[in-house]
Formats: sequence, structure tokens, C-alpha cells
Amino acid sequence: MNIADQTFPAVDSANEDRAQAIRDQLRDAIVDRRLAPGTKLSEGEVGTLFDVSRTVARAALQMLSFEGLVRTERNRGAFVANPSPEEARQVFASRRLIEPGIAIAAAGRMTPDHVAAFKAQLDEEGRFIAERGPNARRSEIKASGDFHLLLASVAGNTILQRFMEELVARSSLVIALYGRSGVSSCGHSEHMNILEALENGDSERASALMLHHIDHIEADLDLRVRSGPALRQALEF
Amino acid sequence: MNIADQTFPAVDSANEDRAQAIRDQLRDAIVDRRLAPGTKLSEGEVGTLFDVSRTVARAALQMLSFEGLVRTERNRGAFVANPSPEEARQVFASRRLIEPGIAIAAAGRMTPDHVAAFKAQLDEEGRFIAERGPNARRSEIKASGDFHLLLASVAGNTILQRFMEELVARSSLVIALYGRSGVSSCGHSEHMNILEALENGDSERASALMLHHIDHIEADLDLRVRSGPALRQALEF
DNA sequence: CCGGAAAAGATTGCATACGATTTTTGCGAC
DNA sequence: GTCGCAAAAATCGTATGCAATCTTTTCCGG
Repeated sequence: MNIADQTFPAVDSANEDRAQAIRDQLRDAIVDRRLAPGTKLSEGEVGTLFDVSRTVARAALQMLSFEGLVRTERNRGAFVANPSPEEARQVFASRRLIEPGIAIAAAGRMTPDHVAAFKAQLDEEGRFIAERGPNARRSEIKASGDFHLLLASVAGNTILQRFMEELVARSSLVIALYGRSGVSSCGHSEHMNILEALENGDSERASALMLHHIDHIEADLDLRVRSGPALRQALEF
Repeated sequence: MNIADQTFPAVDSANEDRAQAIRDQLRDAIVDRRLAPGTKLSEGEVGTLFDVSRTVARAALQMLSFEGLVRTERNRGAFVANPSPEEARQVFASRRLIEPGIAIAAAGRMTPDHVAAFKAQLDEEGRFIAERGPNARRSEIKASGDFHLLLASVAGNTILQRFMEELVARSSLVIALYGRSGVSSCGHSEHMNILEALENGDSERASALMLHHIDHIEADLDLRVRSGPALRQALEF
């Protein structure tokens, strides 16, 4: 064993899959609404933008399509997903089914470290809500999602964690599309209440609060079909 | 409008993505245990086997890796997943969380057509159990999984349906790896009881039965680490 | 001026090529 | 015999090229 055997983590992460890095950046852009739903993501464009070949760009787009953030049409290309109200309802139905259980699991595994991480997360969330800049709303949505992702990671089930990553990403899209007002400030206090229940190990309460929280988020959406799907689709492209 | 404008559906389905077709065949092979866990799936081999280029084979393998049926290591290749006992537990924990809810949703949407489909499914399941051939067990596992997939499709939530497809596929792998005996005959009667509850619209009972059913399946597994992971791994390759 | 067909251009699907990395093989030293 | 090391083979990661398909433009008859 020699000191030279060590590999620097920085090197490793730099050497990490480029497709994955591109996927992450694109996902952030989609969730943050910097890329509007319906936007075409051509392989060539993505490739030149990130300075890779179409092969790599294509792999990144394929990943996003698996996550439901991108819709690909054969021989036509990839587009930022434009979830329908029905799809939005399914996203939240899925979350209502999964997240209360995740809250219960997490309540039984909370450590002081976890509590500290949650407090830091909620602090940041509060800061974004206080801000009133142009992209404050974006940061708000993202931070709110991060709370749920943190919870999923505490729950300790890798599979459910991945499901939640997908659901949170799709939720962000849906909220950006159909969100009405600032439920967020309200959501922030709900997050704090959930954390309180988690800290006390009160899994039942955490679960119930989570269910209501999801209901509140969905209740803030306007999921009425705007003007008939045909017209909407016609105007979209 | 001309009769020549029609495109034949058969042509369309034949023209479907080849990568997807390869993925489906590989998935079947993995779930059926025709491909043992740990088996290397080299891009070149898969490509020549299905008579496509590595590009397409690679895409199929990438999809399977997203589903958790294949594990890929950079610069080393793709291998049939070899789920650890911990992973197996997580699969069933996820199912316990999701499937009772799916049963409730399905109970509220059952139509006579659905009932007929379930009956046909259970008939086939019974036939496979009666058979005592060499690969009867495989068919049994597969048919049992199909029951759960049918239920998920009735529930009417596309997102949850896809989650269930992944969970059922991984369960089949886990059962093949860690399964002890024939819980299956027992499982068959449980499936019939669940269907009965669904027919009666008794969602609570269907949900409870489903939860017990999953518990029974998991209880039939032997999830003790066999002889230390190091040795096991050493023997595996 | 307005369809509608045909050609030009753009984009995807797929195969192949080449450098990089890993694994296997061969061979000499101990 | 086996241990270590270097060369060879195999395999992966990625770029690029070509055919197929879709989109846009152009051009022409009405």
C-alpha cells in the first residue's frame, strides 16, 4: 500500500459519465422552468452545447425520457414534457400513496445529523421565500422539492428514493405549469410541522401531515383543461 | 381520404423500436432465470445475437439498467443483477407500501371485462401450478407476477403501473434467487381471494389481503446472507 | 392569391471506426 | 510451480458517416 495508490475523488467525479452530467444539468433546467415545456431538445443542439457528440447527448435524453421529464417521438426528436392535467393528477395520486409511508419509515430512522440537515434545508427554503426576485419562485419550488428528497433519503429505501426523485421532478414541472399562487409559504410551515413530528418520532402524525401537505399542494393547482386539448396542442407548436 | 392512406398496425408494431424489443426479450430471459444473475451481457454479444449494432444493444442494456435488472460498471460492461438480501427487502418494502393502495384504486374501477381478464389470468396460473415440468416453476413465477401487473393496469395510474412493472420484475429475480419452496400454490388461492374482494368492491378487504399476500411471499424467502458476501462474490465470478 | 406537390434542408436511427481501458495470455525469473 | 510483468485480445466509450424520415421551402397550376 502506497500513498500513490490513492485516487483523488475529484478526478473520479470529473471522469464520471458525461451523459449523466448532461442529464443532471438538463433536468435542473427543466425543473427550474428555464426550459419551457414543449421545447425541442435536438440531439445535435444538446451535443454542441455541451461539447459532446450526438451519441452522448442522445444517451442523456434517453435517461430523461425514462424519468418522464422528456417525451421522445420516433424520428422527430425529444421535447420537454408537457404533462396533461390527467398526468398531473396521477403524479399526485402516486405521491399520496407513497410519501406518507416514506414519512413513517423516516420517522423511525431520524438521527441528530438528519435533524440538522433538515433544519439547514428549511432555513434555505425560508430564505428563498423571503426573497422576492424574479426567479425566487423557481428556487422556492426547487427547495420545496429538496425537502421531500431529503426525507426519502432518510427513509433508507433506495428504490423508493429513486421513485421519489422522479415524482418530485415531475411535480416541479406540474407546479410550474399549473400552479396558481404561493402555496409555498404555507408549504414551508407544513414542512416545519412535519419535521417536528419526525423529531418526536411521532410517525403517525408525520404521515398524516404529509398526506395533508400533498393535498394542499395539489389543491393549489388549476387542473381544468384550459381550452380543449386540440386547440391547446395546436397553439403549442 | 383514400383507402391507401391507411397504415397497417402490423407494420407499425414491426417498425417499433428495436432496442425496446431487445429489452423486452432480455427482461423476459432475466425474469425467467434463463439468464443467471451475474451473467455478463456484453454489448457485442447482445448485438450479434439480435443482429443489430452495438449502438442498439447498448440502448437496450441501458434501459434494463434503469429498471434495476442489469448492473453496469464503467468500462467493464453489463451484468444481470444479483440483488442482495437488503435489496430484496427494499423491493418488498416498496411493494407493501404501494400495492395495497393499488388494490384500493383497482377495486373502484373493476368492470366485467376486467373480471373476465382476471379469471383468465388465474386459470392460466392454476394450469402452470398443476404442471410439474422442469420450467413449471418459472412459468409459475411469471404468471404470479402477471396477476399483479394486471391489477396495476386496472388501477389506472400510468406512473404507478410503471413502478409496479419494475417492482414485479425485480421480485421475480429475488424469488428465483432466494425463494424456498412453493408458496405459489398458496399464492394462487390468495390471488383468488383478492379477486373476490375486488369483484365485491370491498376495497378495504382487497387491500388487507394484498398486504398479507406480499408478507407471505416475502416470508417464503431465505434472506440470510449465505456465507459472507466476500466468499459469495468470489464464487460468483 | 391560394392550395398542393416536389425538392431542399434538417434531424433522427443506426452502423461502423478508433482510441482508451480492462482482461487475458504468454513468458521468463525465482 | 508460481509469481510478476509485458504484450495481445477483448471490450467499452465516443465520434462520425450514411440512409431513412420528417420539416420547410419553393414553385407551379388553378
